[in-house]
Amino acid sequence: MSTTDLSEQEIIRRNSLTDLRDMGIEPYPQAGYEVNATSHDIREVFDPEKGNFQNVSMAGRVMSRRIMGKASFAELMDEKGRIQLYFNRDEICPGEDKTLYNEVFKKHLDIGDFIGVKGYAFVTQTGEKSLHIKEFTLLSKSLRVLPVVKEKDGVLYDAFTDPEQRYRQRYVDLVVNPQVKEVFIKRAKIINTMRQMFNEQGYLEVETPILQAIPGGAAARPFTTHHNALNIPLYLRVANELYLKRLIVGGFDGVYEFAKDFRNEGMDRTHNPEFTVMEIYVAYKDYFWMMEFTEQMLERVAMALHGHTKVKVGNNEIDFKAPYRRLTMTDAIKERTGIDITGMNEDQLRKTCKDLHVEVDATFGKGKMIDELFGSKCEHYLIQPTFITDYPIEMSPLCKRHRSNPELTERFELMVNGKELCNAYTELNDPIDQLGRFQDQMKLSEKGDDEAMFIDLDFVRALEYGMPPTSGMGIGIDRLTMFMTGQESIQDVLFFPQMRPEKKAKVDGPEDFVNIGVPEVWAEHLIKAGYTSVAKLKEEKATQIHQNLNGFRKKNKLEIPALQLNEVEKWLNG
RNA sequence: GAUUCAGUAGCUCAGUCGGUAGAGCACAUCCCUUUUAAGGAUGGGGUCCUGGGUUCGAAUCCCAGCUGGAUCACCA
Repeated sequence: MSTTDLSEQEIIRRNSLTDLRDMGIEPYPQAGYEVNATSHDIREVFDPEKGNFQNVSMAGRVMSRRIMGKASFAELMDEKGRIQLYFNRDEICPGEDKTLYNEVFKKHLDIGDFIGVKGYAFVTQTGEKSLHIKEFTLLSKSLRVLPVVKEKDGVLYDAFTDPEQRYRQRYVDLVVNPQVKEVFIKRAKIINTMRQMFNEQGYLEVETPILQAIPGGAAARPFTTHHNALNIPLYLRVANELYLKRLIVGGFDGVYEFAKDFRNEGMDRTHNPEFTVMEIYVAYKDYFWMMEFTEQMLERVAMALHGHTKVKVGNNEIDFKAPYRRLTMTDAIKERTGIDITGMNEDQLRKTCKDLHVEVDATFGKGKMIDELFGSKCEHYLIQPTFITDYPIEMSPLCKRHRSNPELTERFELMVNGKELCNAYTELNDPIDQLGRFQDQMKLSEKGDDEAMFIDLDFVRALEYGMPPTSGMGIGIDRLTMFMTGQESIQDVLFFPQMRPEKKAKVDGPEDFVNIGVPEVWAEHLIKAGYTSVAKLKEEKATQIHQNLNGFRKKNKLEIPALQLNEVEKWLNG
């Protein structure tokens, strides 16, 4: 990077770097720094009566400075928060040489720099617990200017708020917006609470392939990649269900995985192309058992996080206290529309959808129409946690047929705040039925349903060896985190949400064109003719550029010689 | 994908009717013996997202593009 690209403040900081080195101070020292207290300790544990924390060594980032003659205050931020530091010139520099205070501290230390400090805790005249500094060490210099966010009585001043910058430069967001950190600490706590519960039951945490030759387990469009050595296409998994069930076949009675899944579909407030799902499979259980397990799990997560079960999401207060309401899909539709779809055939359903202004097309089978009905008429009304049960067989190819109605499956989804949170089955373990269902999916696919599942014959083979009765459940960790922390956008529960890559529209000057061999008389005209950068010029064919430029010369009656094609070719190859 | 809003200093934002680009914080210089959004004074800092167009003149009006947000559509 040339210095011309830098702002004034960045140049000043780089100059400080040189000055510090000239003084014999290394701005990026190798040695570690002993830390024996955190800002939290001073704020909460330090007690002036007890006289503790009198020999403290701390490290962190300088977040503000107030210099008043020979005395200064600064704020140090470590992982636990901020603590005020007091510097006195004659204590930092006991002898005649006041360079360390006047030059190093006052001139060459900036907001954002990491320093280490040693001193003792005390209370200032205004009553703030602070650290009286006896010596300080520069640990790492910051060359970019952090946004300075100030806060008084809970009101933020000059907050760093632009979503694009916050997501692209999450490191800055985390430094200056402490509440952002909290969301991610809670996210970790959610996962740890679940893991702890599963481990207590003796279930095994496993890892299964992300690169799959057949992307199975969910109806979704996968990302495609290619393996060079095998010379085959591979897909990024859309689900891990089929692998976890293979492990149940193999003899594990309870397996779970916190898995990154990938779906090549739209992005919005609740969808990111890569997202985290927890899937768990337990042998000898059915979906009734799984409902109880799920509600207990969520209640426990809420308690671990908040100490109670009520959570505010947008304008709604959601109570995760078990048990949750159970409602069959048909009853849900009946409740909202007054229409009982029990026993309807495809034509009757199509007419019902039409009457209710639910859009369906010819590729839709029975199951998908029922799903549309539910999706548009019921889903967003289900605010409090509700188990929707007994889905049509057509849309649940991995789920066991309902014990009392062969058109339905033993499946539930947990709806919260109008959104799907969990999905669970009494798993299909009849290999012949499974193969048939896969074949039905093929037919749907041929009919034009581009989400229909592929046939995984190895999975069928595994079932043929025998899988015990099993219930499985999947839960979206990102959405769960959104609910549990009250965030309304998935981007706020992912450290690095997917963004379009940053690109600067590069505009070159005439000298850049001269560098690749363009005559000076032409360089400026090239830019006017629309070739605003060398890269843009090189994207085009020499013949086309040649014609365009000579056309430009003629049109503008330029008093310069016409170009030859071989000249243009030289620029492109140069 | 559609609609819509936005993009101005390191950050947060003003910018009237089209007429020399502004504030606060941050930064620099000087002064200053414990301050709390926090000392005081002075000063520097701009590709007004990019490219075209209209105009004597564009941050401002028009067109196209880029990036992001919101809403909708799609999507488990």
